[in-house]
Amino acid sequence: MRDYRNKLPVADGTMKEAIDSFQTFLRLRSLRATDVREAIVRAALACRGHFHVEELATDVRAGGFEVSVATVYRALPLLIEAGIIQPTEVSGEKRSYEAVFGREHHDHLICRQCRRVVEFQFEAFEMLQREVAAKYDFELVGHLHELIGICAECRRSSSRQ
Amino acid sequence: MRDYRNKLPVADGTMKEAIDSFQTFLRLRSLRATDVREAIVRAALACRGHFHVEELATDVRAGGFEVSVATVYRALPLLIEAGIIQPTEVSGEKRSYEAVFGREHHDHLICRQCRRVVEFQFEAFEMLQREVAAKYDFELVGHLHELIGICAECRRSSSRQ
DNA sequence: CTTCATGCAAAAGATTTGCAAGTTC
DNA sequence: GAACTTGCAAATCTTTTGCATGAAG
Repeated sequence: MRDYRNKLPVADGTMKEAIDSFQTFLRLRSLRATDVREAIVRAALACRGHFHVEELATDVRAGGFEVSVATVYRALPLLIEAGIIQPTEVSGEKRSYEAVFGREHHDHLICRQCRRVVEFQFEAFEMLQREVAAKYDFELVGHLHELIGICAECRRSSSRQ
Repeated sequence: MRDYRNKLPVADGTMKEAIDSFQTFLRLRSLRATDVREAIVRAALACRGHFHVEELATDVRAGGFEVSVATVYRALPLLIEAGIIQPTEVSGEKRSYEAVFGREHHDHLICRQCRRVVEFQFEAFEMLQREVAAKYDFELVGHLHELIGICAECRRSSSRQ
């Protein structure tokens, strides 16, 4: 019984590009391009929004590949380094990840009550971040930016009580 | 053998205010103001920078209070809700916290290699964040903002190889 | 045919929980 | 005295690791 609500149809072109890019990454490191690793990349890219390790393993299996969690755990750092996924911490929650390959950069606005996640883009943030990094003489490689709030709906339902 | 490098002398006034504020919080919830909880608050406030649960427990003991980790774990959500501390995730690291009571708000710039943390303040970020929240009709209650980079020193040492 | 990948089960860590005994209000 | 806290140990959950076997280059 798989839940397709959080699955995303990925354009063939993008998928191929991602797999290619991942295989190149593996070759450069003298690592093996295996079916299981490819299946993990596919499953990760097909995820809409954030996913946990266990969910990723389940998705890979739903795609017809046997895989142990250990293998998924071992693959994660590779996918991250290859730029396929990114860790996305949400304070006080289980560790989660999201696909980034071929997607536009965005940050998150999270409702503390219902956990709904809104993605937003705001170039001004990026510019300011580069400024801050430059000021302290850091080479910027990434960032984690999450706004925590209470969405309109949750505000309404809690004031109703 | 306690390491004082990461300890911070806290002004008596601030400490008293924090304890008072915490006790008020407890009373409002019909929870008990115990010595152990007060000791945990004191230890947390005395921490400079980020700390892990185990370190907090050690500090409480160093202050002369016996405490089990279980109790510290049980106290953490209270300290967070009372606004004494805040969770501060660093991607791929152990969960950590930092004291916020009576301190100026800041965000973090973290070196991916040496893990050094630089705190920065930039009012422009706060303004933009309020704008984003307003745009999506969220009531903003907090945020997590970390820039990940490589500091000048680490860049120098890695280019040397 | 060498090196790397995988599954499994065990290990290691982190966090939570049930319960009996002790405290706070 | 009732309700809440605590320590302890056990239970859970997450992530890592050793080792024997199987696959990739």
